[in-house]
Amino acid sequence: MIPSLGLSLLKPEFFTRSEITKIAAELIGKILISNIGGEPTAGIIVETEAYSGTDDRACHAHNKKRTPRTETMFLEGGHTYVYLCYGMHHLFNVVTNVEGEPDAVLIRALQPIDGMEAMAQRRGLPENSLKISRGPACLSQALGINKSHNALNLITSEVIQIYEAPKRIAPIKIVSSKRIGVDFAGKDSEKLWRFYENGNPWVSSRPTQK
DNA sequence: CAGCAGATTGACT
DNA sequence: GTCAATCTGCTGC
Repeated sequence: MIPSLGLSLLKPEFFTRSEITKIAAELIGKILISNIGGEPTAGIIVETEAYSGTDDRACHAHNKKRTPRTETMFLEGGHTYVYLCYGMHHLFNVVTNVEGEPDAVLIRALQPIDGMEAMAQRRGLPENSLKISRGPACLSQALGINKSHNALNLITSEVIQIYEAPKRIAPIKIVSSKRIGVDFAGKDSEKLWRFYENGNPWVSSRPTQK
């Protein structure tokens, strides 16, 4: 609970549902908070991607494949899944579905709302830069997330939490597209499993995206 | 603005 | 040994 804002933590039942794309879409607008290294930071989730352990070759745990890395995705929904990509980027995901069903939602972009100074410092950018938390690797670095934050429980953790979305005067528009960087997945790369807030300047965009 | 190469490490074959 | 759910900076138009 954030008393000053009247916001509550998301409940376990939000994460343990099986509708992966529904969860990914509903996460847009929610508040992601980290409290790492004594530097609290927070942002609004504006972009996500869904990955399913069943019927999705783009997922690390496709076909329910268990490896040391993917083991985290088999946890009950509501845990974090952080892994290293391209040898230098930490990508932050939220595990969904019940234990034994390896689904996850990749958080791709945030709109910063608090702790901008700490985020700017971690990124080496000015506080007003749009690049602070636009893109999955950028957002993790801005919040201070690394592999040590893998497999945390979002419900009980003091370090990383996700809160209900605040009320909006003008409802946000959520649109979907193909996922980014998963061309290797063949026909599964065609899935419209990327969701973002339409028109939000913090949403990442790749020149080659379709 | 499009296109491309480099960075850099751990997971997997 | 190969390649990855990426980002940045440089090139050239």
